[in-house]
Amino acid sequence: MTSSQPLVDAIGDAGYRLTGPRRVVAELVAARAGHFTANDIIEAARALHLGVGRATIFRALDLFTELDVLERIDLPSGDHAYVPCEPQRHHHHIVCEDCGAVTEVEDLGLGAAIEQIQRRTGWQVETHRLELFGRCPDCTRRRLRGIDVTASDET
Amino acid sequence: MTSSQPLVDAIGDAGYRLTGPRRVVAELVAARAGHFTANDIIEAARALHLGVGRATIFRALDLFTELDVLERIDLPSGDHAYVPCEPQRHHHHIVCEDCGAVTEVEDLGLGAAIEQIQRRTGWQVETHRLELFGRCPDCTRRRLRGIDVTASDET
DNA sequence: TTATATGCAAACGCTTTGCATCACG
DNA sequence: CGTGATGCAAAGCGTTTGCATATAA
Repeated sequence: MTSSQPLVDAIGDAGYRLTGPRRVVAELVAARAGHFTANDIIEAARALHLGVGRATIFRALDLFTELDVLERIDLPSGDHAYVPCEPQRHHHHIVCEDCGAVTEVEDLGLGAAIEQIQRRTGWQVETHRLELFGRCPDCTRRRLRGIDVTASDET
Repeated sequence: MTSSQPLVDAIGDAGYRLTGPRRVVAELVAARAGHFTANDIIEAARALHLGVGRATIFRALDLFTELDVLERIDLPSGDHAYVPCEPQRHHHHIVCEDCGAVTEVEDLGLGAAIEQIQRRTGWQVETHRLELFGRCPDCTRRRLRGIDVTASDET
């Protein structure tokens, strides 16, 4: 995601008001490369003196999530984060632990695995949540070359 | 889980002190049928006038989690909960949305799916988190018989 | 014009921490 | 005994809410 257009469009398409603050949040979200927390956006807004309040940012993020252009995920740390994503089809995310980049992956056999789980356990699976954490191709390469930006994920 | 023994044992085996408050938390956890929140335990402790402080309960739950006899999961709502679980082998949980029961499932082909994801995307997957939500056999049966405890998941 | 959205600040719920005291081993 | 564990209360976060005001449609 590079443009805030999809986010802005989603608001209009759903019949919500296209307000200044919402455009601002859409911009800030679009400017992110990968996942981000609500606080990232709040700080960015404050640093740029955009005059958008915390509450409004939370409300906008909620709205985007409801419109399926954003998804709320749980990091291994237990923290909540958001990732931009295409609406429509079912998918999951891989989050890069080095640079924070995110990519979407489709089902890839998970459906079959769940079928099997149901058959073997007698449980009915309604929803599932799969989150993958690892390294994007760039960061993998960087590691292999021994350049190693950061050992893990501290600032 | 019906006995607090495994929890208590885990403490001793790991060389931590087997204190009164920790035994209490172990009891309260063992008394739970499925998942529970830290708050559930805190309230239970208070209701029974067991004189165990909040902080101690959080510390005990952390300890159990560290010892792999408890696992912290994220509910679809985004809330944090704990589920009792066997240590050792890698596994996932299915949480019953009706009664809160939990069962463990082994890998079941997920490994292969991840292999494939890596091959197709070029990303390196380090860890993953899969949480399944649905209905246990009992609650499934109950629904089929039309007794229908709750229509969906409202109170 | 009028319902919707905003900003602020206060309230909230969950979790952690500082610190003096307590008790397991 | 001595160190690790506890309880309390206060602090810390992230997030939500009430309400008067501003604004998109």
